[in-house]
Amino acid sequence: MLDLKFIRENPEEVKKTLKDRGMDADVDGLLKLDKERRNLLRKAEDLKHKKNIASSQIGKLISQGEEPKHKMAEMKAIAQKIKDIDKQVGEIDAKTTRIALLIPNIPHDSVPVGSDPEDNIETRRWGERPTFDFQPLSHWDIADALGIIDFRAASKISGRGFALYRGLGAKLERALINFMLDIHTTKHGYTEVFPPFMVKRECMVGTGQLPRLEEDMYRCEADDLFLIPTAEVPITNIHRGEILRAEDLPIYYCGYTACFRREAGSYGKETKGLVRVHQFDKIELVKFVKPETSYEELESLVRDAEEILQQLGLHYRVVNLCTADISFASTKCYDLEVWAPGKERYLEVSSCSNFSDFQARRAGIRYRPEKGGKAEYVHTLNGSGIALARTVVALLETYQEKDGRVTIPEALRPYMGGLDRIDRTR
RNA sequence: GGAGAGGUGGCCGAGCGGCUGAAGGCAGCUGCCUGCUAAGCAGUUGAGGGGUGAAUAACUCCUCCCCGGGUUCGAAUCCCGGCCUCUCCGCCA
Repeated sequence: MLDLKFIRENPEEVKKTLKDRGMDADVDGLLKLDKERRNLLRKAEDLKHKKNIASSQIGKLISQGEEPKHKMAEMKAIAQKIKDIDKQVGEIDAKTTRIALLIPNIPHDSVPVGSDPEDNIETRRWGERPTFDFQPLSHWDIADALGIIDFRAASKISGRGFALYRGLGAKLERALINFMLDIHTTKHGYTEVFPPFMVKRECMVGTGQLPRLEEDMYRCEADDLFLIPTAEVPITNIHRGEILRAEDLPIYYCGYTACFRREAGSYGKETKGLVRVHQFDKIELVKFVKPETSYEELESLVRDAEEILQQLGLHYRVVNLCTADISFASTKCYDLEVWAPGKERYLEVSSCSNFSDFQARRAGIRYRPEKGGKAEYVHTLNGSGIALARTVVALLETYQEKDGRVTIPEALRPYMGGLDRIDRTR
């Protein structure tokens, strides 16, 4: 959520943002409500001031043995009036925040203005597209032939959009998780956390998934808990409602979780294979930083995620997303897209974003600057480091061999018990 | 699931109808003092919002003692509902 004062003082910038992002929200309505609210507030405050003075006078008179009945009756009437005005203010407040929660963050100057993914800017590439002296297969054919992923069993168990890994497929998944976590914890300085996979509604509001995306979330109605769509939610909320110490910043967390997404409205897209599934594994990187450092921190976050792909020897590109494509809460966002030879296209495996103070304001995460003084909102960032399912797609398709087996990249072998190839699993 | 206890400022912790935005301690800040230890002395320090204002200066007002209602002229303090935490019992991977 943006600062209401900021919206009040910069309505044009907010409207420009909405336009650049191809979104809409009733900014003028918000400003009108805000004005109305302040008028009422002034009235209520005057009355409260009067009431406070009278109450203490009454207190004194009573202690002197008098009973100012007249005054008490008068105050009773004023108290009622105050209640009425406060109620109106409450209603306006609710309307105001309803609108404010739907206003997205202001993009950074370095974000290209654009209306669709065509306007995203590729900032760099790493590696090269692998070449084959045979027709490369898609990951589901490879996985099926090797018996390492059983989509049929998964859909019998849970319906479409799920995968069941078996044998070396399951081990590969586990190996990737450990491999990634080890790099981030030992080399990049992140603290590993293993958070709950279900969270309260207020957490989802805090990170910005709600109220906009309730449709996309799995919800356990009896307890009003949500299955997390990303570890960003529980990890960012670790410090919800806290004032952090300046010397503790920056704070880096990484964590593995499963992620759950309903993918409502995307039926018919990517129905086959691992590219779009309702449950997938992901390593997430989350940072809490001082405002003045957040854009440097974004760059290093991207590099931390990139290292995973580099060590796995997978060709990828980094894309600076345009205004239409960056997420609601972010000011700037880089996607990492890995090359999938079987599909002959790039797949998004990481989205690294700076949220500035947007999530921090919603979630109440502040810090006290060294020089003392007022607590300020921290900046939060996060990025996948990286998403597993699509990485498995790229891995299988990149390292497939003519005989159907798959070579295991060097860096991963220690995690696969020294194995250098995936052979057929029975 | 059953029975209790509790949620107060950055932290700990008193208060249990008006004198409390809140004692005391710790931490922080500012002076002073001291050439010995993360010592001593004094002062100071909560958050959000409104108004006046060029002001992130100053002044002033309102609100906030988990959240939401209620009682009362007046509530951190009493009553009701909710959320959360802890202890004991039960159940259980």
